[in-house]
Formats: sequence, structure tokens, C-alpha cells
Amino acid sequence: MTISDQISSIDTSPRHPIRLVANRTGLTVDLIRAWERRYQVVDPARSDTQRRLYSDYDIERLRLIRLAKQGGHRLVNIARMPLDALRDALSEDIHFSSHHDNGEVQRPERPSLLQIDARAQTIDAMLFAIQAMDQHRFDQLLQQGMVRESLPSFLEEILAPLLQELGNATRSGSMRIAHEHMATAHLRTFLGALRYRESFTGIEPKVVITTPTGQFHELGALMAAALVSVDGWLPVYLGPNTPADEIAASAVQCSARAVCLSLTYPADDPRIPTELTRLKSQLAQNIPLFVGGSAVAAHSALISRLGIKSPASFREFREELRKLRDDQLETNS
Amino acid sequence: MTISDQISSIDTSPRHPIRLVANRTGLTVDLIRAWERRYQVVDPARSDTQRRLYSDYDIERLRLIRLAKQGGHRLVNIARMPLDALRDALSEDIHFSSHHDNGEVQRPERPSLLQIDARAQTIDAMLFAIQAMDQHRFDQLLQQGMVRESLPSFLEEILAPLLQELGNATRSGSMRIAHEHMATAHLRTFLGALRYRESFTGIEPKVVITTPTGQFHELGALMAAALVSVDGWLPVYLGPNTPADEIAASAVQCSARAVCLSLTYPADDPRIPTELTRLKSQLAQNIPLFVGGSAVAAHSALISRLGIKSPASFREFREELRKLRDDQLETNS
DNA sequence: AATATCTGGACAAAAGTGAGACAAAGTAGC
DNA sequence: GCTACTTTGTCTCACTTTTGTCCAGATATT
Repeated sequence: MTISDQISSIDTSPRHPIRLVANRTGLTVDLIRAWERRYQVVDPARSDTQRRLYSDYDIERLRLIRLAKQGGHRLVNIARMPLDALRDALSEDIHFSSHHDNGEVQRPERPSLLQIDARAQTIDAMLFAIQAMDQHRFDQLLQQGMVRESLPSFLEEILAPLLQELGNATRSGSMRIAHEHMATAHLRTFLGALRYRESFTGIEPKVVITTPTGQFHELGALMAAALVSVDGWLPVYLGPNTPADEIAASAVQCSARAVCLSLTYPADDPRIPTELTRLKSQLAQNIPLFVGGSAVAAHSALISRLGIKSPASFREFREELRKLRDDQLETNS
Repeated sequence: MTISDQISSIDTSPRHPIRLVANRTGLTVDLIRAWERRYQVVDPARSDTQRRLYSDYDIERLRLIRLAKQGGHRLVNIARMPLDALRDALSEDIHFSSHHDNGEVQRPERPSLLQIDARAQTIDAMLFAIQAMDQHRFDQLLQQGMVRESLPSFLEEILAPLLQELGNATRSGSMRIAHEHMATAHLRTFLGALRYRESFTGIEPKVVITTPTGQFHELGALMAAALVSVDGWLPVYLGPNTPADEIAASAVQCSARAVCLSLTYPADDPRIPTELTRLKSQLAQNIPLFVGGSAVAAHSALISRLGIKSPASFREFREELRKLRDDQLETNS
């Protein structure tokens, strides 16, 4: 423990049992012990019956070490680092991680027929649960889907098609408005909860996400928020129907590095061009504006004229964000 | 028990038998006695025949100790903690552990000056976090508030005033629209997640909750949904802006025992009377219709003419629901 | 009379401990 | 690209501590 750690005043008095540490760090009990045995990651005090007793300091270190490991560090190298060194290492990672954690972005895996079938079945089952007004079942299916797929492919392969079907079925009258309402409300909750996941270090770059005036459908924006959060961005979500001036002001206030809008319905709202133009003119040059959603097609001319980015897929969107982050890293250094 | 506990309004007069304590805390009778024997977790008064008599204070402590244990604390360490220390320990945990079940309690609270002050401070801190666009802090405060209060009083004493202030500040221009938007979006997620934390057995009576056509603000309806779930109802939440026909049809499809609407803004929407009349006429006689929210006042004449219930407070609302359920229980048996 | 609570003790399940084994994943050298 | 080696997460086993449940006989409540 270094001087600067002492100053930052994290409690070092030993008092927490291993189970609590496991809960708070997301590590397993076994793993915490293994790390201690092999690398002396921590050296907890003991109770009079040999139970390990950890301090808040230990917990914070373990949490950071887990994150650093996730970012590709070797345990041997980081095991003995004090807190501040870990934080430093981590803040560099955040930038570089994009090069390494190429999950499924660079390798656009070709789904097997089996997989496609399974997805279709899941979507069918969801539609059935919705018609039956069985919220519990619907939620269960959503959770299962999340486990089976990575978040990006879950959004792209399950949720997006589901929303599509839902829209079709409602328009054609084969599904009641009430069912569609219920499903939308539930999805709103579900997607909202996805957004803020565990690893939050406070140094993530921010991106403002919302929909412009007149656009009340927010599911697209929420999907974007969930998506960027897996790549280490912190989404600042403003909800739907936000005036251009307000969006620009928010971007400034929280020093966002990008702004992202979802455009869906109504696609021909005359306010869309106005708001886009206004927003783009108020944003600093180095803050790119992204748009996505079904209504983008109706405004493609304007969009390209204004220099707004409109990635064609989630994958492309992530790619653009990644580049953006790398560029800014270079400019900084 | 510390000074601040004494002041903080929880009744310490001994009166509850052990059985009731077990029911309210979710612990077994044996366990409560074992904890007392081994760790002096509580020290209940005794009747003249040696029966244990617990106070509300004891119950609350036992409930929190159960939660703390679940979070990984060891009994030895938390057994003697006073209430406020337990709450502090728990609110630290909450931040990390994502899910914890929420044994509900209803206790009639008699707020002291200190408590009112604490609540006002919480609300202020929330408003501050919102202005700073610090979503993380805002969320943290919400989670803490949840632990410090029972859900009903959290909704009534913290969230409702917060929304009020938020509205005032936005109208008066002292808060940006963007801030209000962000806060609303975050609250939407938070309240949505509250709804189905409770254990679900499949035999709960259902209540359809929504807002009528033209009413887009859904936070009130979500608060109602969270509230009823505490009392063992299953809310069927349809989201905002649902046509009367659809509401009625939903009530039929899921055989709801009640329907509940939130009316807020705009209060003078001409569609409100139409929709209320239509909905009431389509609902079966034995399905009561509840309305709540700030716009109720503007339609009180119609509401009483139609025989719609409009409880004046959350407490009254719960009371009505309770009666309703008891009545139906009797009819069934 | 049936039900609930009390005390104290006994017992068993759960969780923690140390040492070690093992397989999957990653890395290095060729 | 392919072994050989290292790293790392998980599991097992025998043993101890902690914690939840059950029981028996006595007393109290309804």
C-alpha cells in the first residue's frame, strides 16, 4: 500500500469474510483463494479460527485486478500492484482494449442453420408469450436469450427481428395493441437494465444517446446504449424526444465524444431535418453524430450532406466507435 | 440501540409474538431464537409468562440482518450492530450485488424531524446528481433510498417529492430539459426493475395498470405497479397511452381483479372523460377501476359519478386493494 | 384439547481451510 | 502450424467452523 493509497483513504481494517468479497468482486471464492496462494494477490488477516478477513482496500484491489485481467494482463504482472498502479494500468487498457477484444466483430461468424433455427424458435416463443400476456414467461425467454448469445448478437439477431415481427403483427391486426404495448413496456424495462453493467471505472469515454423531437420510440436508442456499454463506453441516455439544443448542451456538459440518435417513427416527420441540421451545427467539429433506425433511409440525402454518420449495422457502428476512440488516443498522446 | 435510532421514529415498544416476527422477516422461529441465543442478535422483552415480545425496531433489524447475511456478512460481525450501521453496511453491498430479494414490510411510520430532514437531504442530493448528469451517483442514491425505507414510503416520501421538484425546476427553467429527460429515463428503468423482484408463485391476483390514451407519462403507473407487487398482487403493466378498449380486453384476458390508471399530464385532455366512461362501461361490475395522479382533481365529478375509485394516498390505495382481496377470498371459500 | 412457545441440547448441512489434481486456454519456440 | 510449456479457473478430499433445523419435555395460550 503506497502513500497515495493512504491519502485516498480506503479502509484497510480487516473485517470482511471471503463470501462477501466474492459477492462484491464477482470472483468465486475458490478463485480468490487460488490467487492468494499462487501470486499473493492479497494477504488477508485471519480471525482467531483461521477465517480470512479482508479490508475494503483488498476488495477494491481484487475488483481492479479482475478488470485488468479481463483487459488481457497477466496475473503475475499485476498481482502485487498497489491500487494506484492498477488504476493507471487500467486506464490505458480502456483505450487499447479495442484492438484485442475482437469478440465477434472482426470475425463475423457465420451462424449455422441450427443456430438460426434456434433463434427463430426463441422469437416465436416470445411472440407466443406476449399474446398470452405472460410477462413472466416473456422475461424468462429474454434472460435465456441473453445467456445464449453475446449481447450484440442478441440485440441484432433476436430483439431487432422480434420488434419487426411485433410491428408487423400489430399493423396487420393479428396482435392486439394491448399486447404490443405490454411487450414494449417490458422491453423498455429489460433494455434499461442492460445498460449499466458491473465494470464501471469512471474513466470511460461518454456518448450521448437519445431520439430527437417528435420521435417517441426509444427502444432503438436503448439498444444502442446497451451496445456501446459492452465496448467500454459510458452511455449518457437522455430518453426520447429531446430537442436539438438540449442534446448539444448535454454533450458539452458531460464532455461526450460522440452523439447518437435513433430515428424510427414517424419517418416523415418534418421536424427530423430541422432538428438534425440544428444539432449538427451546434456540435463541436470533433464530436461525430451517428444516426440509426428505420427512418434513416428517408433522409439519407440530408444525412450525407451534413456529414452525419449512419452505420448500416450494429457491427459497423461498433467499428466506427472503435476507430473514434483509437484516433482520440493518438491525438492525446 | 443508538441515539439516532431512538430518534428515528421506529417504534420500540415490545408487542409482537415471535411467530409474527418470523412471518414478517422471512426467518424461521427456531432461527430467531438460535440467533438470540448464540449472538444476542436481539434481546426481546418478555411477557409475564416468559414469552418473547418484539418491537418494530427488532423486526426491522432482523430483516436487515437477514439481507446482510445474504450479502456475505458473518453473523458474528453484524449481530450487535444498531439499525443505522446495518443500513450503511447494506447500502455498500447494494452498490455491487445486482440482485437481492426484498422481504416486504408494512410499518406505519411516524416520521420525526430528523427523518424528514434526512429525506430532504436525499432528495437534494438526487437533484444535484441530476444537474451534474451523474447517472451513476443518481442510481446509487436511489438504491440507498430503497434500503433505508420500505418500498411504499420510499415511493411516497422520496420519489413522489422528487418528481414534484423535478417538474417545478424544469418549469421554472432552473433545470434544463435535458436533465429532466435524463432523470425521467433513469427513473423509468429503475421503477421498471422494481416491479418483478418479488417472488412469483403464479397464484397472485392480477391488476392491470396503465395510462389512458393521451397520457404519456408513465412513472406514476410504474410506481403503482411496484406498490401493488409488495402486497402480493401481480401487476400487468401495459405501458402508457392505452386505448380504453384495449385495457378492458386485457383485463378480461388475464382475468384481472382490478384496473388501475394513472392520470397526470395534460390534466385537461378532452380524451380523459371519454376514455374513462368507455372503459368503465366495458369493465365487468366486479372489477373496480382505480385512478390516481395529479390530474384526478380535474375530473372528480365524473369520477365519482361513474363509481371510479380514487384513493387519496398510496396507503388508502393499498387499503382498498387489501379489502378487495379479502372480499374475494371470502366469496371463494 | 389442540396449538404455540420456552429452554437446552443434539445433529446435520453449509461454508471455510489447505493441499493438490486436472483440463482448457494461452504462449513460446521451432 | 505444431508440439511443449505455462497460466489459470475449477474441482476434489479430508478436516474444522459456522449456521440452520429438529427434538423433548415443560409451560402457556386459545
